[in-house]
Amino acid sequence: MAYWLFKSEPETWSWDMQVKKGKRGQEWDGVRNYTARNHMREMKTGDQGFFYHSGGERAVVGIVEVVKESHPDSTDDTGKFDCVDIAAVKPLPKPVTLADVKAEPSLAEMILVRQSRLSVQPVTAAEWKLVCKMGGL
DNA sequence: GCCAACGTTGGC
DNA sequence: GCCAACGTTGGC
Repeated sequence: MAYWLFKSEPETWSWDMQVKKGKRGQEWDGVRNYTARNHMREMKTGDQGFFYHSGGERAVVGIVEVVKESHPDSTDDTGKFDCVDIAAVKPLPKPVTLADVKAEPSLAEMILVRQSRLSVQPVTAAEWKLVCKMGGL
């Protein structure tokens, strides 16, 4: 099983909105970046991901799960972009902020830190475990 | 609100 | 196919 990180501006699509979609989930649509798209193409049903709020909040706030593998993005009329469906699993008892991640030396290689603009990114098993622990899971 | 990073577009 | 111009994202 692989781990990922999904980033969103809460004003556009927030964790609360994701939770309201329930177990059937929602298309992670609107991504118009090839690297992010390629990551989504690699995802398998059951893969886990972090849900990160960018903008003012800058924190990992919850855990999501891939419920539908890569398919054409219904909001893209060029046919170039695909997306997966994800569903909220559970919130982090204690959100892990970007500052927390940056303060942790063993998370210095996280793409979140090194390439802040990439909206869909892979997370290593070690990073996953540590961020979960920091978040109170 | 500013600016750096970086991805995309379009002219050549 | 290269590269300059431009637009967008996201941290500060």
